[in-house]
Amino acid sequence: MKQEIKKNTPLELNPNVSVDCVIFGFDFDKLNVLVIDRADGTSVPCALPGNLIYNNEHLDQAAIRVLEELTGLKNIYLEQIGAFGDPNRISKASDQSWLQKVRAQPEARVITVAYFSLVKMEDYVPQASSFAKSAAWIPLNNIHELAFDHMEILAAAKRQLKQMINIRPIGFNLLPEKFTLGQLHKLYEAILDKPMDKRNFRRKIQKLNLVKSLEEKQLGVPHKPSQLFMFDENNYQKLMQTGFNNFGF
Amino acid sequence: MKQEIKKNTPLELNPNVSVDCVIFGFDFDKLNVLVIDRADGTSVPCALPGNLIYNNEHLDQAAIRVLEELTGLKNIYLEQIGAFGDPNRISKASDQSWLQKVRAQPEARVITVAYFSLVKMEDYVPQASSFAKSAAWIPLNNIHELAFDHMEILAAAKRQLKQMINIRPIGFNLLPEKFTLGQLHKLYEAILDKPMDKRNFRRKIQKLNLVKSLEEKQLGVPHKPSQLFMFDENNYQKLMQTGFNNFGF
DNA sequence: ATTTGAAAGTGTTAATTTGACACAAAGCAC
DNA sequence: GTGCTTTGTGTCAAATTAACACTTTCAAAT
Repeated sequence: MKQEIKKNTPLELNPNVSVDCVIFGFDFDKLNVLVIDRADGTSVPCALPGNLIYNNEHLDQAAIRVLEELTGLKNIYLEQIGAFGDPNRISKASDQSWLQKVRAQPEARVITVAYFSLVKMEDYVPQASSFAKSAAWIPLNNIHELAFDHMEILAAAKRQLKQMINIRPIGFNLLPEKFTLGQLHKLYEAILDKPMDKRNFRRKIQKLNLVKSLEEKQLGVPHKPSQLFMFDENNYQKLMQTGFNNFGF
Repeated sequence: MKQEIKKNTPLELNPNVSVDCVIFGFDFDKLNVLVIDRADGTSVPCALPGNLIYNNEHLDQAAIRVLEELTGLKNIYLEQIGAFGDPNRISKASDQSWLQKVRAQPEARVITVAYFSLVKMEDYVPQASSFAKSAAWIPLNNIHELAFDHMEILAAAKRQLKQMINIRPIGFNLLPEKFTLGQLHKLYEAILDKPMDKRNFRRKIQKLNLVKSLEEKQLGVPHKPSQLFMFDENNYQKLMQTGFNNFGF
């Protein structure tokens, strides 16, 4: 485990620190997560997009870079979840043999720093990159096995998302620019994982003044078309400046 | 820092990952933080207790160990704040020259994982260890300079403490077993950094059933003696089991 | 043309919670 | 006993929450 650490060398991977990203998307019905397939013929569980950092790179920057390299997603705002540092977090046989192939020092002890983000699924149609075989959206509730300790990371991401949405109305990142209150309602139910009364939800969300109604309705839906709404960035900024911090339900 | 605990793998420091601890205490008036003095004759700013991790050690465990080595505090429950990974987080000249003395590879890039905890000040009377010159309680509001990026870490710890107390009644960790409602009240004001109405505070805290009144009063105070209270662990557990999650003010 | 299915949209009421506010009681020190 | 300091207590108006059901509008199927 000897290392030649040269700080000024530009692109040198740090063998001890990686980043992993939990990217949530919403398909108007349930939450999905972006995972990459490490398949190599044998069946090996999927993983969260992640990789080692460079030595001269900010952690946050590394997460952005790695995410782009593995999925093509650019300029995503990532929020840190935390560090995962069990010395045995890479102990499954399938993980170790996979690492043999892709890493210079597969035996090094790696701690990982996890990030999460919320993206509009419409903005991203998965497409393979050079490194991973493919990235794909998988419904959160169908994910039962992942590489390394990624199930743990995913659980932490869910917890944090649930908590965060009561503090900042981050949910809007998961919806297209124009959305209906019904979609927003379903999103909150998906994140908080509990049913919520429709009328009470609407009343509350409208009183916050975070959405502005457009002069436009849904088209082509086989039922009464909904009014369309947009997130009101201006009012959000104003609210935050007054120290407001409870968007909770 | 002299331990002969050898497992199969020899104890080897990981040059790239450290842990730092923010330990809060409450002196019935304001919050304090435990810092270690790195003084070496020249004047060098204090630091949070922290050090490199061992390669075969869980991050959480490393934080517990380092805290004990540097301050003597044992068996403290530490909660993770997050990872700090600016590649230039160790750029001040005073920090670098200090590292020359205490580290084998002072030029390595180090990311740090920060933890925080709340302790009863009565439980801990600072006493020097072999490594640091001394550890001391410093009023939070008097801390204006720290080594490395420790001011940033401290700010994050404050934010997290403020947030956390609305989700779990962690404040009780900062008080002695028996305390008065006045003390608890002051604690909340210190953490949330805002004045709170006395009667409303008492009403709310009592309705939560988290404190049970003892048949005992303060002695020797030069004013009307207060009823003493204890944290009601039982009711807390019950509340948590029903999924309760709002202890907020 | 009519029916059907599916989601949108809408208001009231009772219960609970919040915020604002002021004064008497109890102990110690002098 | 006077003065100082902190404890301890209740009410009311305003705001917020939770519970609850039916009509409207469209497309698709018949």
